[in-house]
Amino acid sequence: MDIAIMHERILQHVAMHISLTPHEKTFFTGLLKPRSFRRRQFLLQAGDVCRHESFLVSGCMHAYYTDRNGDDHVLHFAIEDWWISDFQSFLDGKPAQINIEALEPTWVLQLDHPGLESLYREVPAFERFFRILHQNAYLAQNQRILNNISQTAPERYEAFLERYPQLAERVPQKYLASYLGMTPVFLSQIRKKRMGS
Amino acid sequence: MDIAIMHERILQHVAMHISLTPHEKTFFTGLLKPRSFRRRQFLLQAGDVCRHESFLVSGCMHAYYTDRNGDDHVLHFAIEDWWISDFQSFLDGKPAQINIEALEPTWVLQLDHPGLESLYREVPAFERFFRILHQNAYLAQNQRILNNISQTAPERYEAFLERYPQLAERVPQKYLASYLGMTPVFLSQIRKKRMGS
DNA sequence: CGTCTATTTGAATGTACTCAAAAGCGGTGG
DNA sequence: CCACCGCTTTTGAGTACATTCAAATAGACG
Repeated sequence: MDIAIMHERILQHVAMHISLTPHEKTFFTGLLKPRSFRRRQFLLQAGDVCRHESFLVSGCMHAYYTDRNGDDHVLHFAIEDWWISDFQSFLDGKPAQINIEALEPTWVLQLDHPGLESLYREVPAFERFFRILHQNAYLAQNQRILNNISQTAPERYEAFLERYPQLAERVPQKYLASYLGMTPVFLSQIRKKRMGS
Repeated sequence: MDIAIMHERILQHVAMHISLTPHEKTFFTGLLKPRSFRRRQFLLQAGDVCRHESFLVSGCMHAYYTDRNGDDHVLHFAIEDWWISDFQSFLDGKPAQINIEALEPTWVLQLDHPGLESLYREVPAFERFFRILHQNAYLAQNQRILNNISQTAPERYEAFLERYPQLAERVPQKYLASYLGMTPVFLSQIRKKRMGS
C-alpha cells in the first residue's frame, strides 16, 4: 500500500480535531511506521508489552480478553480511521492483558511511546488531539456500560445496529455476540425473531 | 465546614499527580466554590446543564440514569477525593441525561467551565492532571465492561467487594445492585448464599 | 473442490427477574 | 427516649430470559 496515501488518510483524520502547519504534518507522519497484518494475525498478544498506538488505514481488528476458563470476550472493534491498543499496557509498560487480532487483511500506522512524547514536545496541539480522542472513548464507554446494565440482549443488539450499522455487517456474528455479552446461539435466535416481525 | 481544610484536602489530592508552586495553589483554590448537600439533595438533575466538575471533600453521591420505564440505573458512585459530573453535559453544554444525588450529607468543591479554562491557561500542569484523571477513568470503565460481559452476577459482586470494600459497606444495597446490573432481590440472595459458604 | 469454521436449529437446563408479603432498620416527631 | 412511619432488605414461589449441549446446515478460504 502507498505510504503517501496512508499519510494522507491519517492527516485527514487529525484535521478533524486540530490544524497543523505543513512542517508539523511532516514531523508527525515521520514518526509513523506502516505495517500490514494478514487475517488472524496478532497485532498484540497477552503477555507482551503494547509498544504502539495503531491507527487503521484499512481493514478490521478486534481486541479481546481470554479468561481463566479459556473463553474469549471482545472488548473493542476497530475499522478504518479508528485507533487501537492496550492503553493500560502502552502507558505503564506492563504486560498486556488482551489480544488484538486482525479480522481482515489490515494496514495500520503505528506510533510508539517515544514517538508520542516527542510529538507532544514538538507539536503541543497533539495533547489536545489525544485528549479529545480519550474523552470520546470515555463517553462511548459510559454509554456502553449503561446499555449493559439497563438493557436486555435484544435491546443491546438493536442499539448496536443503530450505532454501528457498518460493523454489524462486517464482523463475524460470534464476535459481535461476545462484544454484546451474549452467546452466538442466542444472537442467532434474536436475529431470527427480528426477521419475523 | 472550614474552607481552609477543604482547600488543604483537594491540594493533597492534586499533589498526587502534579507539583504546584504556592502561587499556583492559591490561584487554583481561588477558582473553587464550596457547596454542601443534604441527604437526597440533587447536585444535578437530568435536563439541566452540568456547569461544574465537583470534588467531594466528604460524604457520598451517586450518578444514575432514569430510563423511559422510570427505572433507575446507577452509573457511578463518588466518595471523598473523587470527582463527579455529567462529563458529556459539562463539555458541550447540552442538557444532562443523568441525575447526581447525595446519599449522605456531602461537601464538595466546584470548578466551572470558565474556571477550568482559565486554569489550563494559567497553570498548564492541570492539563496533565485532568488527562491522567480521564485516563484512569477510561481504564476503570474498560475493566467494568469486561466484568459486565464476562462475569455472572455473583462474580461481579465479588469483584466489587475486592475493588471497593469501603463502598460496599457504605451505600444502600439497592444502589449497589443497580450499579452491578442486577435486581436488589437477587443481590440479597447472593449475599445470603455467600454467608453459607 | 474439500476442509474448516461459523451459523442455525431444537431441547433441556440454569440464571436472574417479577410479584407479593414479611421483617428489619433508621429517621422523625411526640 | 420511645413509638411510629416509611423505606430497604429479606424470603419464597413462579416465570422469563439466556445458556449449554448436540447435531445439522451453510459459508468461506486455501
